[in-house]
Amino acid sequence: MRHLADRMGIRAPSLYKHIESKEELEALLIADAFREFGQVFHDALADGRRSRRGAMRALARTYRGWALAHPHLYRLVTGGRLARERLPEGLEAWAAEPIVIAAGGDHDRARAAWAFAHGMTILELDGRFPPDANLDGAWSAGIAAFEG
Amino acid sequence: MRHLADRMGIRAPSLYKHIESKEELEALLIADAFREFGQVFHDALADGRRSRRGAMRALARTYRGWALAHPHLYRLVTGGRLARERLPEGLEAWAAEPIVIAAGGDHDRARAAWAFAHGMTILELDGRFPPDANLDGAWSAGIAAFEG
DNA sequence: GTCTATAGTGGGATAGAC
DNA sequence: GTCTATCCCACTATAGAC
Repeated sequence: MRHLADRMGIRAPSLYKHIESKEELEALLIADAFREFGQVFHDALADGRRSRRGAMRALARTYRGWALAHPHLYRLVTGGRLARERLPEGLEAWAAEPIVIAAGGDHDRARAAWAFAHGMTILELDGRFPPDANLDGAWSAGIAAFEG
Repeated sequence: MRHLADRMGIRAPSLYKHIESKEELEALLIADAFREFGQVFHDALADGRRSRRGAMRALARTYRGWALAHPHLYRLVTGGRLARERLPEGLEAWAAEPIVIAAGGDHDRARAAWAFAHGMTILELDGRFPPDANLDGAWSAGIAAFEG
């Protein structure tokens, strides 16, 4: 909260005239992130269907790109417990919809594909792969597995 | 450190007569975890090769089971930066070896399969799947994708 | 190898003046 | 809507007596 206030050019206690708690602030940031990510994710699905490379590949590229462009926000959105009671109803499901569509409506396959993408992403952000690992290759291997 | 000392029936500062820092203690716990997990993971590979259900399925079952049985240790081992310089050389690679073997020596496929397993596991531990999600089904879908 | 006492840091949050 | 002053908490770690 102090770092945020510094960035805004005010003192930390002043933040509490605008938001009720750190948790509420985080929920607002998460909702914004779902809206922004959901939009690019839906756009990627539309693009992927038009090209010959497939929807899964387009979604994976967009997922990874968004996460690497907003690493702290990605961790905030995907790490730890999600305060769903503070989010607009249906927002999370809407943001996730493209992967369900790409999985042909199979929720099990969609969840497996999401787990793969999240695993790749968080392991990359945490620097858990060896320095010589070919991450593009690993992404391609996983995409191929879920396209089949 | 205080909780640990409580459990041991001593005061927190006394811990520092045995270990140099929290980071060293964590590295010792992580090394132990790699040894224990690596053993059951290698055993699972051997079992999986003898049965008709395939090595990937046996490894996935063991991976998930170990993580759910030791959730805090799993988070310690897989979350955040790994202090590799404090670990015995080769230990991490030895623990991971079964998945590389099951992937036919293809490191890209092995990393993709690990990312899937880690993603499923950490999302389950964090309660990120909907309450009505069929996690066994999602695991099966992912295993099928990586067996193919 | 244990203890008490304490240093030092950093975090979220409130009270009350302006 | 901002400020200063402050509270309270949790945490890692050290100093020094026994």
